[in-house]
Amino acid sequence: MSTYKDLAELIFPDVKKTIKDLEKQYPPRDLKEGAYVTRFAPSPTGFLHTGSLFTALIAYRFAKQTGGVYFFRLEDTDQKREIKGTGEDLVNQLQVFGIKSDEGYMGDHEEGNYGPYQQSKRADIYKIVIKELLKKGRAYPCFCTKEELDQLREVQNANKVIPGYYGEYAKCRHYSIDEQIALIKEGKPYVIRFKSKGNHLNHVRVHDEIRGDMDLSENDQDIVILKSDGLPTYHFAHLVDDHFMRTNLITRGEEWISSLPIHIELFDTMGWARPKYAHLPVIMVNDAETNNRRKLSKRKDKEAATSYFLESGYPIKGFIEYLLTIANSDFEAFLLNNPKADIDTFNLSFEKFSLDGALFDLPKLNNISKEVLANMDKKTFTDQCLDYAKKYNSELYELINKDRDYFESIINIEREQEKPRKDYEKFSDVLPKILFFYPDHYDQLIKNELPFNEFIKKDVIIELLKDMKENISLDTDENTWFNKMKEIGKQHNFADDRKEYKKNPQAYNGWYADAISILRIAICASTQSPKLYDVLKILGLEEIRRRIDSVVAKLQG
RNA sequence: GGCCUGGUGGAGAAGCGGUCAACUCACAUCCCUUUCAAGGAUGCAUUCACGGGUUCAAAUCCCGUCCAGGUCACCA
Repeated sequence: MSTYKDLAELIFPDVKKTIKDLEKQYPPRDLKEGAYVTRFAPSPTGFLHTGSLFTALIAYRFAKQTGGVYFFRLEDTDQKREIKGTGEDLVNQLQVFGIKSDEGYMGDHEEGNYGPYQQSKRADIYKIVIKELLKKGRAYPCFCTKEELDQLREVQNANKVIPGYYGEYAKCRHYSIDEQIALIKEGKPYVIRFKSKGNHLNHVRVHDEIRGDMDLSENDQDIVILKSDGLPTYHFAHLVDDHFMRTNLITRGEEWISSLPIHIELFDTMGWARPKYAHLPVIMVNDAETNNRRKLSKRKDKEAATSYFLESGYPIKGFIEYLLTIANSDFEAFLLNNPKADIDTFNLSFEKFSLDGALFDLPKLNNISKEVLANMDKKTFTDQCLDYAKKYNSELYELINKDRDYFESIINIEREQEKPRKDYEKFSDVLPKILFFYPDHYDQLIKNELPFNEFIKKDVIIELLKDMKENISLDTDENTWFNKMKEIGKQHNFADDRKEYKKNPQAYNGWYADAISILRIAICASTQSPKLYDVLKILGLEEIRRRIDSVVAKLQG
């Protein structure tokens, strides 16, 4: 008669270390009461998903605000789905959004005393734990093939019983140790399953930090913990890694709620303290076809990739603020009440999390982003705009670099004041709006049809512009300048009083707004611009006269 | 289908048994204005998915129904 120990030795003859050794190697962290150890643990299967960034952000902030530790762990146990290089990308992209790990997998190296932080490098650790489970008779080898498992599921479905590998259906669980040993010696491939003692008719009460107490059915599935490739499944890796990395707050998407009973049973049978759990709502989007909400989809939604927001030129702070708005409903109020405050001083709370996933709302993001851009000082704005342009907009990049001071004076119009101008939603809006400031581009722009009011005679426009050219002065303050323009307009029969004009429009060529508009079009090649006075100041008298001449020539030509 | 989790205006939401259901965004109208971006004012849920109960009183408590999402892998 063989024993569990014999089985364990047969399967893992080389494993000499024990759980005790691991406990010594990875001691509890010396942190102050209430400090959270959190982690972000993605699989290297693609770009950084917006939902992942959200999850990472929450984990990061809870660690930071409690004086804890936030680390990055790479869950690369699924070799089939892995895409080379994406692990490193994930780390870098997170950093772009300001999420920097205290320890963990860093892309090209690792930092910290609780590693390795790459699951594929932790095989030995998992085996130590499994060997002890084997010895205790709480794990066993399963020789069932994929086909057998499929068939089992079919039968179960047909008989309307709960599908899965459990109880009487767990064929390999009922082999004697000798039978198991014989099969292994035969060379039959196998996985290791956990032997559950649960009964799904019983309930476990589990506390979720966000959702409160949940009553869930006990797990009774003999889940596989070690795959045939020698790597653990998620459930087992979560148990071992988060225990020995001393994670005490698990933040993850709500799709994990249904496997919570498995994790609970695992922690309980090991006699390890259960970590706290916070299951986060998932960011949703409205599906145009079904008109139902669904998770942001990698394939269907451009907003699913965080890179989309970078390419579009959203400022990082704006994007993060939007995410925090979704996370905690009182964040917006905080922003409103403390417009100057550093957003890092805002503390996330579990109570303020909403339970169902927010619909991704681009208009809201735009609004927040616009606010953020408007409130940046010119230096910050220029730095970040340059960052953006360097990667995504070479024309803009060259323009800024050619003369940074000039660029700064342009984007500084009506900036750095109580109610700053809000005309940029994202950095990609900048180029088209400032192009006309640059003489070369201006010359290109006026080759197009200029949008003068068609009811005003060409001759009137020409004469007005000539007069303005001769008499314009920028030495005065805005008010004086403006009155002067009005006066010039009046001499060309543009009413200097709105009401007067409204009473008898036929008697005039237009009113002063029309006159100013003609100047604006001549200078900016557009009916719209920031404050004309500021624009003129930046361009300087010489350039203004040159522009007027060009336009007059064009009109006469 | 079983089991879990949700459901307050177009979106995010506050509210946790007691006057008109906060606030932000969007939208609409008006005002202001040399254009635009803004700014100011007002409007936008006669009602909190629906039906029933409990109560003097319910968005708030209870029951049922419906709807939506999640999950039932050697994926995470």
